[in-house]
Amino acid sequence: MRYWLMKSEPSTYGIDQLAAARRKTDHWDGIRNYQARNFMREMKVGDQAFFYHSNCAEPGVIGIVEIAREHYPDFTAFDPKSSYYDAKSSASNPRWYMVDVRFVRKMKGAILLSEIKQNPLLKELRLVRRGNRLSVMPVTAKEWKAIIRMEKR
DNA sequence: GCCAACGTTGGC
DNA sequence: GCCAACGTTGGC
Repeated sequence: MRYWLMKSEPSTYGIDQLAAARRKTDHWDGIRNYQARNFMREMKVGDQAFFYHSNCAEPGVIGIVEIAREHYPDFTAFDPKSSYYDAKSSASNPRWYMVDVRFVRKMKGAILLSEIKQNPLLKELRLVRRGNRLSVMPVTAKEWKAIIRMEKR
């Protein structure tokens, strides 16, 4: 079982939308970065991931999700009307993939990026490494525990 | 809204 | 294969 961190802009898709989805499960579409895509292809059912709110007033880890379905073609790439459309991706030769995630729980309070940056145990977390804009990234078991321990009581 | 740090594209 | 131009991400 592996751990991950997945970013989403709450104005586009926040954790409450996932919690309200049918079976609390939804597909994670729109990944258009090869490194992020490759990480998604490594995900297995049952892996856990932090749901991270990015590009907002208080960026941070807002909850936990689990992988409910392993990677399959991102169909939004086939839809010319989608903002995620990519003419170079086709059903017969897909370039982009998505996974399904299931809502597990929200944190008692967001674990803010500003707090994560101050934790010496999280110095190596890709999220806080210089210039890292990956929207899907692996998290080690130690980092996972360190973030969980920062949860408010 | 600004802008640094990237990733991608395309001419050559 | 190089690299300038451009687009995007995302914190602030």
